[in-house]
Amino acid sequence: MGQEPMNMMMLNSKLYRNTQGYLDKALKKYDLSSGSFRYLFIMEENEGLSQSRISELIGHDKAMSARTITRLTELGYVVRIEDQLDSRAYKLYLTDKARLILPEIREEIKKLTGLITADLTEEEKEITLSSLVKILNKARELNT
Amino acid sequence: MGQEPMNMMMLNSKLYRNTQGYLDKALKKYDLSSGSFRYLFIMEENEGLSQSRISELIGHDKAMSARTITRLTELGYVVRIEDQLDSRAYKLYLTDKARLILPEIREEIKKLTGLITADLTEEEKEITLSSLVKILNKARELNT
DNA sequence: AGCATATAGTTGATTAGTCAACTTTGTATT
DNA sequence: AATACAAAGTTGACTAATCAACTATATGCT
Repeated sequence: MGQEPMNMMMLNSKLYRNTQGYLDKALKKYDLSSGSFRYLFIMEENEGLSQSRISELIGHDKAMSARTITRLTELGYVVRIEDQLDSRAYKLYLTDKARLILPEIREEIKKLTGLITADLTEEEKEITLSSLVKILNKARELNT
Repeated sequence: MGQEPMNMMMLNSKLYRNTQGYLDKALKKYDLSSGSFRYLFIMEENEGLSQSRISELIGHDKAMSARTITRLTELGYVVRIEDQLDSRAYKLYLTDKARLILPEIREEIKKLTGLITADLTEEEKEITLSSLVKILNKARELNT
């Protein structure tokens, strides 16, 4: 097997696509995807978020969030309630159907994270995680 | 600014999209993108590769490679020569136009890599890089 | 009050990428 | 030599994501 010289960004893009594909398969039985499940996690911890706020938190643009949330409501995982104080906005809430499956999904994520980091020591995991946070902060600066 | 708890995969996906967007802008003046420039790098070091071989090396499926390479030939960066020994296959070669811009592109990549890793020590960079390689190898196993 | 500007959300166009079906050609087996 | 199977490349359908344009409502300023 040949190799191209690896730098941080090539690694990142390969890793992204590999894990995304796996997650999509694992979440298919809930009709969720690697992109959509995180909305549920965030709504679980924050009742009544608006779409624009959740877009910020997830790091998607508002168009993506609108489409994802529409899909999640169609699937019965999320309800949109009109905001009494701002008639442009929705407040987002999880349904019981969503709360029921969230623990299973969390397990799937934990399982995948465990699988791909199996060859790392605890120290390597910590350093990698904190380095990625630093890198991400720099990367975000680029796009502003 | 609120934060969701970060795990490896969420970081990775955010990082992927942030760096991709930046690179796309940086490479736009060559009509290249974050996905296509790597084909040029690989062809530079490997004369006469087939599309299926380059797909393996890059980690894209052959459909993606076919489309990308078609575009690169339209742009005049790559030529497809029919393989004398296997009439199904092409052999791929860089043009002079491509060789001319490759050093500049390499600089762009180096610049971006430098920017996003600016807050890391040398040790952190090394550990992060080698950990990501380990993670990627595990992730690849998942999809086979 | 009236106007300008900002914000919430939606929609359409475009891009990167994957998967599956297909055509053509090569390889292996009998 | 015939048949079967594998491999190279293309095409079409689909998903995730972004950007830009738009509508409707809020907010701030004079």
